[in-house]
Amino acid sequence: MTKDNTTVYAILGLLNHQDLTGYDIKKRFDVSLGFFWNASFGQIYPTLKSMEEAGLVCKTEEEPEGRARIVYSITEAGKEALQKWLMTVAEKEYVKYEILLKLFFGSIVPPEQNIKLISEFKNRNMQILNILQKYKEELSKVLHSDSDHLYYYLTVLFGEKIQKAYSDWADEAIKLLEEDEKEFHILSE
Amino acid sequence: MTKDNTTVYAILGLLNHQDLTGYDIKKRFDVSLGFFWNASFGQIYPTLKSMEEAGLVCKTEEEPEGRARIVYSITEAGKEALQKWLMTVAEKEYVKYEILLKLFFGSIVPPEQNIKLISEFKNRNMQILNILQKYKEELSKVLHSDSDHLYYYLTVLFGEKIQKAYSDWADEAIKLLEEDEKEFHILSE
DNA sequence: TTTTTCATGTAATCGGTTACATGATTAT
DNA sequence: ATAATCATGTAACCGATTACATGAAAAA
Repeated sequence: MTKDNTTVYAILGLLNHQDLTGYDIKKRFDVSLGFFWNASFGQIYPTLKSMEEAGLVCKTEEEPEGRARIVYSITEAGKEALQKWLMTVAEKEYVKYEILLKLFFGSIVPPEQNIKLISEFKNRNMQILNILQKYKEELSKVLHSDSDHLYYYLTVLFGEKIQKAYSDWADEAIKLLEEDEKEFHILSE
Repeated sequence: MTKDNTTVYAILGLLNHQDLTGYDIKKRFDVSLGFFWNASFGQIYPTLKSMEEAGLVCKTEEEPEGRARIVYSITEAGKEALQKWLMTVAEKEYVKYEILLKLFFGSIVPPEQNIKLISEFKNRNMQILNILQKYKEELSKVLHSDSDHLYYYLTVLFGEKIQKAYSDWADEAIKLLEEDEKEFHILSE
């Protein structure tokens, strides 16, 4: 079991709150951690298996009259591992922006293409900003009802700031490209 | 040869400008594309090999009296592939923020630890902001001397906006955590 | 003379996605 | 009746990193 697989700690963090099935965990990744972390079923199930082997979690197979499911719980060793991880500095953020790669080489395609690229980027991200702002509003109402809420709020605040920066940039970038296009037209008249 | 490996297009974009060795390409990734894309030697050399097999690039082995090196050039097929890729919409940006993962679970460690986490994040990113702002200044001086410069400028502008958003967030987050800490002290008196 | 930079490559491994297989339960 | 959701898992593959091996040339 690799000690430095961050997804292990993400799962531990979720299980520290409550017992969950692999399917539940996937859902949490999608809806709560989605904008800064994610994981697929093909990663979650094998990881849970190796975490169990390492003694970080234990499983309870529920087989009632209804649907069979495997519920995972965090162990004492798991709690210790999580705590220890939380006390270390965070790894450098990992980002890959295909849009910037395309823009970096943008001079060889028509400026309208690059404007289109940025517009699509903006539209997509404005939708995310909308969702984040709704989350933020809801959270600010219950900020003191639970010690976790402030921390959830901080992550949502981060998302909001970033999405706003995306939007600002997109507007400015499009403006600069449009100005450049105009100059080109004047020169070629 | 996989068609959708984005790193292939990153390399094509660089070679479209000028012939380069694998070593040169690595350097470009590190210094010019570093804050939005990257690649390791272990990825670049095998990729170049498969790109050559696919006819996207061709190599010239230079073996003068000096140091032996393999220089790669883009082919017509490579130029077409690059152009085609540039005309399609960009993939969603891929991000992984370990710091947000840690903060999301932050309620189980002392608030000072989370403040430390955010401070380290801010310091690290302020240095990057500094470098980006120097790039930006240099670029703005030569914005119209080359059709590429505006596009380079746009990517640097993006970096600047994001780094500023990081910094803003860090300040606000630390403030909120410090306020929360104070409230806790009042309650526990 | 010693260190850094230039230069190419491979092997092992990791972290992760996609597609597939299977099937029960619940909502429409 | 049908679609969506719940639920678990595997196999193939991909994109990428790390560590290793090797060695010449240039700069300190």
